[in-house]
Amino acid sequence: MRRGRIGRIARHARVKQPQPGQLRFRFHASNQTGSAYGHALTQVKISAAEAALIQQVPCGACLIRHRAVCAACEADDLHELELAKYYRRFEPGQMVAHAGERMDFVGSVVSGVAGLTQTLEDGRTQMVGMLLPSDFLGRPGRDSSPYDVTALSDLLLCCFRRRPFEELLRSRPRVSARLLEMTLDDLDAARDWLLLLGRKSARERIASFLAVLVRRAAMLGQATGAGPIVIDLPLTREAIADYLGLTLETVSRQISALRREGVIVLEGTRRVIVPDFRRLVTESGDDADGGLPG
Amino acid sequence: MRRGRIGRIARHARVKQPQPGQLRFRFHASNQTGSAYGHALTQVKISAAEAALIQQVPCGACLIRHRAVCAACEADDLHELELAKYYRRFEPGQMVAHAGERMDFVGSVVSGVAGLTQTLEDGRTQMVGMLLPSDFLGRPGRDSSPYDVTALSDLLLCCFRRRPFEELLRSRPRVSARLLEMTLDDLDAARDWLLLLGRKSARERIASFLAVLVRRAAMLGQATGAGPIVIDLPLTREAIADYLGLTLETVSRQISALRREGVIVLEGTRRVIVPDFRRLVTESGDDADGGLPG
DNA sequence: CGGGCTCTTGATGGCAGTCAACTCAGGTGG
DNA sequence: CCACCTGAGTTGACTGCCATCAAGAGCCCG
Repeated sequence: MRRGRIGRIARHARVKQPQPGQLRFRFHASNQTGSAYGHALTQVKISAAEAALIQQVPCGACLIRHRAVCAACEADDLHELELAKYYRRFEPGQMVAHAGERMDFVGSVVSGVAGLTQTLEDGRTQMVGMLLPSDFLGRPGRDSSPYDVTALSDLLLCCFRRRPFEELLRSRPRVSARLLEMTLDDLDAARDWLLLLGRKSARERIASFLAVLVRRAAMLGQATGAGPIVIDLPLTREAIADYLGLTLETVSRQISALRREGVIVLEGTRRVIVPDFRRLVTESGDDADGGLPG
Repeated sequence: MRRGRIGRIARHARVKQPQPGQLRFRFHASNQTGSAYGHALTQVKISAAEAALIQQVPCGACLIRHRAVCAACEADDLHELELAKYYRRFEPGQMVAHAGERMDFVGSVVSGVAGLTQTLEDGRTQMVGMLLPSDFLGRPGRDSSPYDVTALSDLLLCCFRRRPFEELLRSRPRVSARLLEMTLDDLDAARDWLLLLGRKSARERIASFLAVLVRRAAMLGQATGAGPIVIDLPLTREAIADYLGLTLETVSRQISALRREGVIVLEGTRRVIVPDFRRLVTESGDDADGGLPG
């Protein structure tokens, strides 16, 4: 047995099922949009009245409109989507779906981060997917998720019931093609991750991870272009460790090492400043520039 | 730096481009299936005239007809496919495509094994995909492969030029849907592999790998059902190591260990007999039965 | 101030990587 | 026929990276 600890399962599990009523503050602190479904799920003492007020953004004004599956929809189709879609909101640590259990919806991440996780019997866990805004969640043609799906931060999903969505795929070839394209991209990303998990050192993994976050932030238009880049880690050290196939101690040590050597600057524990993106990429072990000129 | 050696690159590279005509004996030695494909495959030193003669099996009689992308084609469509398809054959170690270079065809593996490989600058390599019969190769909508594609054994591909195939996808929604389904399966498989590379011990990796081969052999109808299962490893120890994120020495040691303990029986160096599939699965660390009651 | 968490840092040990020698089989050429 | 070569695979000795165990720091919040 190797990597991934057993001793902390209890603690981990505790995180994943937060006490009701305990997290209210965090809602307010970091939540921008609301949703009726979020209410139904999270049940943290929001009144029905409050819940009803949660607005859905019109598709035309949606931040991920041009990156998600729905990017393939014509303006005409948007109206149809508008009627079918519904929002769901999750708190950090909350389960969106359990491995093997029924999951009869699909959706896109509007904001926040979700993680797909696999766990071995003895408790070793590996994150096998990190869904950022515009990423697609769920599998048409299958009624259960093979993975645990967890909200890693405050999470807002734009959902569709699975059956109608499958129908949409059949009737709109362009949506189907878009989903295929996105799935192929996911596959490429997963294969890059295989290289990371199979061959990279702890230090390289951390650097690669940060580089991925920087690139995604750039794609979503949160980038500064040139000069130092600032990103906020949406994950705890433990979640990062699960993603990178390391332990949280090793993650912490390597982040500290990168900080000591000036590759990154930390502001608090979650905010990372990258003075020189190229330097970071060098540390990641990849062959140089993967976009974002820095 | 960690795992994956640099010292043997030269040797590795040599293997990947074998001398023409050199491999004849091994072809004969390791080929059991007497199918038309097996035959066509084992040819070495074919003249141009011979090459032209390579017979194409009619789609209706194709062994992978019901598992590959083309499974979604109606009987009517087969005729059209028949006209567009062409076979390509590769020897073990031969490159099918180089990372980053132009690749203007897609195809299905008819027989043999192909590997997708990623390599870091310093020579560490990781196999990120193993294509067995009926698996799809290539990416519609992109004109180069991001990975090296190598024949790991004698390999027969059923190919289509990329443009016409993309047209086929547009005109036949069922084929498109089939490709989406296959891609989603690939993604799931890649995610299982992430768990393996991120969290499993060397021993568990070997056992998992063997279990995968057993299941695939069963799917392709080469399985015995109950009783001891016999599989022939289509990969060298080095290729297995590249796939499992280990070194070839570790692969060798763990295979020996499993043999010593009776989990497997070796016949020569490439043939593996599995007396008790359930035992193997236990060693793989996965939560029990993933099909094939054994 | 005390109780949880998250995160950091230190000490130690184990698994797999590294280096190296050897076996074995097939193929080649004298 | 035998010496020799080459490439695949096995095994042993040693090393090093990262997991493990442990303690403490920093922070939020009640």
